[in-house]
Amino acid sequence: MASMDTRKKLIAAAERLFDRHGFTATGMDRLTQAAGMSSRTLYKHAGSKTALMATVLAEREKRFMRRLDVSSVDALFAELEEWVRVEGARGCLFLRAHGETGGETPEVEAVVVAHKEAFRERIAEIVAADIGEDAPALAEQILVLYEGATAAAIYRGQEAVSAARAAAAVLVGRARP
Amino acid sequence: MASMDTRKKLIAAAERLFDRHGFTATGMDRLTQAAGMSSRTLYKHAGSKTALMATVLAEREKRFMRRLDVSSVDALFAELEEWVRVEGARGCLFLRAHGETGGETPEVEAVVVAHKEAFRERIAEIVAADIGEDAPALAEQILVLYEGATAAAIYRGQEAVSAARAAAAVLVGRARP
DNA sequence: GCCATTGTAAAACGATCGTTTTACACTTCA
DNA sequence: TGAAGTGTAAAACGATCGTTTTACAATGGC
Repeated sequence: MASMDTRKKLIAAAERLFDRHGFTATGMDRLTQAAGMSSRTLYKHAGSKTALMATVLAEREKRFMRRLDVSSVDALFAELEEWVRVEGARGCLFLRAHGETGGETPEVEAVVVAHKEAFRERIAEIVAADIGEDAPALAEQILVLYEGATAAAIYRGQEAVSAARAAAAVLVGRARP
Repeated sequence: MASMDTRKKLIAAAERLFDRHGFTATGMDRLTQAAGMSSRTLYKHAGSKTALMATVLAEREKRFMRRLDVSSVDALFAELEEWVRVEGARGCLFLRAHGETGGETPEVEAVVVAHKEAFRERIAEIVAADIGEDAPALAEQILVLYEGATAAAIYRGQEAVSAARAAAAVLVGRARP
């Protein structure tokens, strides 16, 4: 089925442009060109620009969450190092979408909120698996370190991730019975 | 001089709209209305939208840096708590500007880079003042915690700042001779 | 062999973008 | 008194926005 290739090409091109140049700054003509398809085909698959944004974020959520299938905090940050190495560091695309839309676009906002909630729960699970018990306060600290590494890596690169990883090791070590 | 009031009103209105709705999504007509002036006056003072963005960021940098006039890491996060309480949490406006423009607008990029470098140096000074010696690795961790608190507060609120503050206390305590 | 389906190329839609212009009113100080 | 400066209101600029339409070609399953 060629429509699956078309859809994949479209989402990949859209994610790349949204991530590298911003959502609002990326025009649909630029998108059709990058995706190698006519605007008619693009709109048949995407529906609208807003829907495309939501779809891109939903697909990214899957790809991101797949990376979070770990059972220790150190492995969590090792995965983030890998992510930054492979994809570069341009900040959390979900928070960027939230910021660009002012949180006023329901289709986008729903995906962002769902992602952040799933992300938070996954962090709590990883922390619990690592130290052998629930530790909500520690989980919140690890979440902050993760967000901080993601944001700071924009201008500090891998050094930010390494620092977060080292700090997390100290905090987890202290909490382990 | 009335032009100073006009300028202040313009920058205040622009900062508010850019922060709440995003830079690109904020149109100039919306700005003229919010600032209570004609587009002719606005352009006489601002020059262009890009220049206005750079000016807004430069003014925010001053206001932000004034808040960082502290000599302990705990006071640093206490100030951030106050900032979030007063101004709310919509993420770092500098990183958001960088993201929306893809880092491709030199006027904006210059202010962002200058701010982040000044911010990093100030953190290093505060950490050094706190523990009595230079500690670049610890400073990087505190910077990551600060960025993380700023980002996570968007969806976690003050809890993110409290967590960052607690984590920072542990890391600084460990480093203190 | 035919008719959905799925695609392309390109013009055109009205709306809105950032910006400039036109025309006019109010100060303020020489 | 009058010129310079600073402001407003509103129309208009060309460009670009997201989206739809028109006209037509290639494909593949019944």
